Amino acid sequence: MGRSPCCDKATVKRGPWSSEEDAQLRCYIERHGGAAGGWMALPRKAGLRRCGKSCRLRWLNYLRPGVRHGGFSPDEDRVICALYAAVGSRWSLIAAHLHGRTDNGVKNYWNTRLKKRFQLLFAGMPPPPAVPVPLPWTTGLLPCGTGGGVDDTRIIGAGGGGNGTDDDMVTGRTNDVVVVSQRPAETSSSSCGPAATTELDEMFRSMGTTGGDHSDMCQSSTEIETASWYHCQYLGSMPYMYW
DNA sequence: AATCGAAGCAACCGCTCGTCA
DNA sequence: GTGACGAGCGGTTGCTTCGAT
Repeated sequence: MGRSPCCDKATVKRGPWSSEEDAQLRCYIERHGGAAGGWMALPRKAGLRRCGKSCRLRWLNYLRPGVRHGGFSPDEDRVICALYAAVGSRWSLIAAHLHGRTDNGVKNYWNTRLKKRFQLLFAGMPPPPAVPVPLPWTTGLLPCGTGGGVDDTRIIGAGGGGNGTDDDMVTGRTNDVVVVSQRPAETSSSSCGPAATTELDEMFRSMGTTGGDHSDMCQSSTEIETASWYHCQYLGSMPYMYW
């Protein structure tokens, strides 16, 4: 007993969207403030011969205001790679931290460009785990003070140009992970502490959130030791080896 | 100028999850 | 508690574009 199809493939149109269809969809959504009544009912109400799923995808990935295409910045590259190392192929989660990017766009960008660079970079290392390693600080962030020649932290994306543009939205905050990269020892002078906290404060401020008390985000060395060093290798070394 | 392969991207497919009756 | 249904997500496919030969 198979699953019933979401729509009748014989009657719905498939393939590339025409400008007329785009206009119809945009008009309907703008007029009703979204997919009123659900995506499944939208095509009929909007007079489109499309599957509801197709309409949703078209809107989210292409028509939705603010969606950006192409031209990924180095900061965005960093965030994508770091978050991929942290959470795996959870594209919607990754895209949520790149202003104006869609999960589909990030996924395509990864598959066509970044993956190759990622693989090249870690050619001599064992492959990343198929399932993300459960980290003890998943409610916080990657701890600072990890060994192996790195002894400082840096929030990925919080630095960079620092000109306050949209590209600076590429912070490391996620629903369950805040990503911090490791800085090589020779380039830093302090360990986890005020500097990192200041960056966090700045990050949360720029995002319009208080961030609350994140003093607990710097884990103890004991907790760090229990974490996967392997994971830290991926998260920690990449931004510096690569960019 | 024609052909071919690689790259990039939009769209589709099928599964899982969440909600609700 | 359970089944139906819609929404969301990630993997995959296929079309288009572009560069090399």
